[in-house]
Amino acid sequence: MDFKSVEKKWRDFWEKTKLSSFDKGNFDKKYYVLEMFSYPSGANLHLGHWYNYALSDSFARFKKMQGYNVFQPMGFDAFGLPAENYAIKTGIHPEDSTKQNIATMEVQLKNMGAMFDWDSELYTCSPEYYKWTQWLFLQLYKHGLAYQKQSPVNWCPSCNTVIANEQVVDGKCERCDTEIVRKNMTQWFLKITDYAEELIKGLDKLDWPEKTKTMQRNWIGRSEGGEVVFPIGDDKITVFTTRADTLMGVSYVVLAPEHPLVDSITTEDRKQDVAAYKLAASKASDIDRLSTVKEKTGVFTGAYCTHPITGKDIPVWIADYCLATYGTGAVMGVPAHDTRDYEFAKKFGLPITRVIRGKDCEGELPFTEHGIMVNSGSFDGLTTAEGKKAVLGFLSERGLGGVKVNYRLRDWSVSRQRYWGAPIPIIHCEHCGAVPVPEKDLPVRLPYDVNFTPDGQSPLKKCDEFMNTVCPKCGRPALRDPDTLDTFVCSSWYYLRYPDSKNAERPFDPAIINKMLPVDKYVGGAEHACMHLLYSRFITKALRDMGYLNFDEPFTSLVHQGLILGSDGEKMSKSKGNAVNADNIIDTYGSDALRLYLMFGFSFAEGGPWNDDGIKAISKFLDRVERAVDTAIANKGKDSNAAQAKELAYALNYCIKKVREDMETFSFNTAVARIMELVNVMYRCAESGDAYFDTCETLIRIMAPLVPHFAEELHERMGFKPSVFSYPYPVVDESKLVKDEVEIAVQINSKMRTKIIVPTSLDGDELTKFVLADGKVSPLLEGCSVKKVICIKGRLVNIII
RNA sequence: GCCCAAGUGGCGGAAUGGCAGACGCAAAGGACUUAAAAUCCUUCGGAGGAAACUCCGUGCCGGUUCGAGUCCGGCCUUGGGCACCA
Repeated sequence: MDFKSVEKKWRDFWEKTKLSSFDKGNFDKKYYVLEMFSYPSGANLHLGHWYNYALSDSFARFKKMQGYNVFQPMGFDAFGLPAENYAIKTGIHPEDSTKQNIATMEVQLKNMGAMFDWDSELYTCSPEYYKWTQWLFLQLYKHGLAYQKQSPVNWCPSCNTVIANEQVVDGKCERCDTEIVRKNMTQWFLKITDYAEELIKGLDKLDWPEKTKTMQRNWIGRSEGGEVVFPIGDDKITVFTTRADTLMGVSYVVLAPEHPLVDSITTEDRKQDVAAYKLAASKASDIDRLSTVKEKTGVFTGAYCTHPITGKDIPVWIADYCLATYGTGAVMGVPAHDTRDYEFAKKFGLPITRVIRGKDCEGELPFTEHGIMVNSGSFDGLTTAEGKKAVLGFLSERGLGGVKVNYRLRDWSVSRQRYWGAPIPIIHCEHCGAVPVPEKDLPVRLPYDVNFTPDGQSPLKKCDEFMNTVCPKCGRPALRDPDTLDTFVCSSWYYLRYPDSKNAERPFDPAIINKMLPVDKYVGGAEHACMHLLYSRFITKALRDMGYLNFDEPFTSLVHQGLILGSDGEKMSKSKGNAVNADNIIDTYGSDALRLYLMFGFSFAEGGPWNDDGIKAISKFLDRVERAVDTAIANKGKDSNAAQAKELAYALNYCIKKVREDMETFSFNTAVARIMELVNVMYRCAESGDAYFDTCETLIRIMAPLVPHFAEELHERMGFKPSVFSYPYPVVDESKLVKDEVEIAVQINSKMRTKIIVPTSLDGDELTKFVLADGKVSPLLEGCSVKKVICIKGRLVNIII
């Protein structure tokens, strides 16, 4: 088949007949299939795009043939760091390079032959889109979900700029090799933590991979415990603990080096050591700081706080194993019952007091299991569970603590000191403070002529034209916020924009999206498990609470695609020279062959190494199907061979049943295997006249979503009116799958001995009798007494002797 | 380091706790052909055996079970994430 002209022919046909457009007047059987939109990076689509988009498209076409009104939009996540870095390097403006990249990718995506609804396309970098990203930020602000606070950033003292984590290599700046320090800056945060509880609870009802849900649960990190207050002068140190029952064993308190109290409590003679330690800590990453193998470090502040129960003096230390971002940024040190505290106390010679013992024996220190309280005065004898309640109850009565649930989840930092993003729609006025830009003034446009070479300031800060404005409240001169929004903000709501993407009046029409959403099937990489996917859930819930939506979750069902590696098993990259060019493949084998190979050669969620022989084989398989179609045309009108017709009917219906199940779960590789099995049977039954033709007709419809151009062509060649996608997806006839006999395995003492054929109808005692009397089985049992027989219908019989 | 996965023939990969290796590639043999390609057919985890068949085998070590690739505990290796790459 001349796939080049065939593919062009059918793409034109689909475009003319509007195959991929969504019927906006009909939500009854809507099906919203969404693939994570892509970043317009390089020039060409790579195999990863094909793997995600083409295979999801096959799923979408499968849904369409099942009678769904399918909505499958496409767009670009167009703001971000790479375009800006590219601009710093080459001088090409991010807007220009991004637009160029988008134009290239659009052409290629259109040539993919996917059912994308191009009328709904969006780019996050267009003012028509980011206007509403800014609107979203303002709504969050108005509802108390956006606030400013000081927060550390990676700072390169040589480039004089903020550096992304990705650009920090071994604690040094990727560009100039200077050691990175952390520096506090005032930044905007979104209060995702307000939704921590609901974000955990909501996971239960989602059809998402279990591992993704587990990752989100752990990321949010709910832990039940309590707060304990250690007074210090007129101030107080509050710690969070999950082991209040060990409170009587506290021998020191540790503050994070960044804790706000550190400077005020440090005694004169300790100031130098503390300052040096703080500097060192500012250079270590959280990952290093939390390492459990690294030797513990810390310094004494010279200060003492008061134990809330005993009133004794407790030394206050700072140590980098305590993070400012977790809990209260302070921990109580109980060396006898916590591994890290134990190491710390050993190293610095702090007292280690046992206050918990095991139920049956004392237990070696550090004893981190639950047990019975000892050395704890009136609490002695209580179990860990009872002790936690009692201690926190005691503290609560005295205003020194109480029960508390803590989350590991932190608020979402959204300020970026960069150019290529959506400007934060806030005006800073000397008199009125941070004032939101009035909605009528949106979008706050990103200026084109900006110097974005790094020199210590946000690029926008150097653009007077942008910065200088008037305060919307008091009318006096004021400055705009010089930062842009994290691109994750742009991508946290794009799925809401698609169904009504040209709406100039509002971000979305609730009447439409309440019917279109949630997304029925969302497909994208697992690397987004804890960020994009969590942010989107948060934004959906926040908008719901503001009254803009009536659903709780954006993505009902989620599937991750794996990664396609180079044929050497390594990640594809230009520098490794193992990248496979999708264009060359399509040119040689056609886009349908590429799709089918990507389906067949990998487990969708796993991905794997590319193999040139694999696509050759698939290409040959398509030729084999084409020959079967020609055989079918030759067979038409001839009498059927009854035996072959029966075999074909069984094979066909088995195939329909399995392919339907497999397509539903994105098990494309096994779906294709079942189709190959059917084709193999057809080759054995090539002389069966009309039965062969009918089987082949159905085969082509089964295959249509997987190889759309190829199937349209053969479907037409067989004499059917296009489009094949206007036909319903084949339905299984269960009656053709009923068999009288089945082969089962016979085990003796759980070892495979033989296989026998038994009537399908037999079960339980009847089956046991049948098997024991079988001519092949009975000789194996001679002289043995049967103790027990385990029957698994249709599978095996295990005889225990 | 922490969280989450994965590890099955020469290779890609299949297997609701129930016949390990479906389907395919590669390889070998055969048919067709002057020949090659294409196509069609057969074999194809390892060891032993003429064969029937037997034994071993799903990263490693243990456990649960009549039965474990699958469940549990402990390791090893690889991959993803760790909050400013998206």
